[in-house]
Amino acid sequence: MDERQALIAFGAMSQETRLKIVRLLVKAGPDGMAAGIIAEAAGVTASNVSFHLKELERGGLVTARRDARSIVYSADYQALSGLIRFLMEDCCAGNPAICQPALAPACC
Amino acid sequence: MDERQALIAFGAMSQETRLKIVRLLVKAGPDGMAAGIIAEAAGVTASNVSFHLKELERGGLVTARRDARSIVYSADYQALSGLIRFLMEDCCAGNPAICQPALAPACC
DNA sequence: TTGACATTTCTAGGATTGTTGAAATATGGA
DNA sequence: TCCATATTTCAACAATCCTAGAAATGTCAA
Repeated sequence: MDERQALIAFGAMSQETRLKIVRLLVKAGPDGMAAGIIAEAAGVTASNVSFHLKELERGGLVTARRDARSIVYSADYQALSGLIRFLMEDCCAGNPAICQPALAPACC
Repeated sequence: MDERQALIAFGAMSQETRLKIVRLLVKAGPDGMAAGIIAEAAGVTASNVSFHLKELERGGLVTARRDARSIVYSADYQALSGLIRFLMEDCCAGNPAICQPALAPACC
């Protein structure tokens, strides 16, 4: 993940609807969810969910595939962990001791 | 870190100048850097750096203290690792196996 | 091929964010 | 106290982002 992607990804995660979508898709797992289902679950209009999904796609956080009439979105776990890694590198840079203890208990 | 803070923090990290500032402050360590020095290092005007520092402060990512005529900013490592933890929880939720291997090599 | 469904794209608006220079505030030294 | 320094706040404007509805696109089934 380069800086440009990270900026987009952070921007993608900084919006309430988009964060909600990411969470839904993470929970949904590799099967993903159709756009319409996501819209309903997030409580937004179809065109609005489409707008945000495109933004998430631009940030590389979700991927799309067509399944019959639906378009099914899934979270890209690699991108998410890439973003975490990016953050860890910035956080720990030159100060490993400070960051590491805080992370240990969170390890899934 | 609650969701509201996380949204602000992600927004804070999604802007080029602010990301640059966070990196500078992480590298600077607990001693921090005076606002003027940050402005110079980031290549922006004084009022602009002030604007962005306030945004970072709102997201809880930096703290400020006055030192004589200067105001010295430092990265808040706890907030940064809180943000990482927030991301990990969302990323791993229900799918620990997917996230963990990607993180192992990054552990500082 | 027609019609219904699922989604996206377009357009226009309002809302938020970013930038700049000028003025205001706070500090320390002469 | 008065001045220089360091920073913030203010005001105005430009740029970007968010939202909703309408129209367009793609898919399937009858």
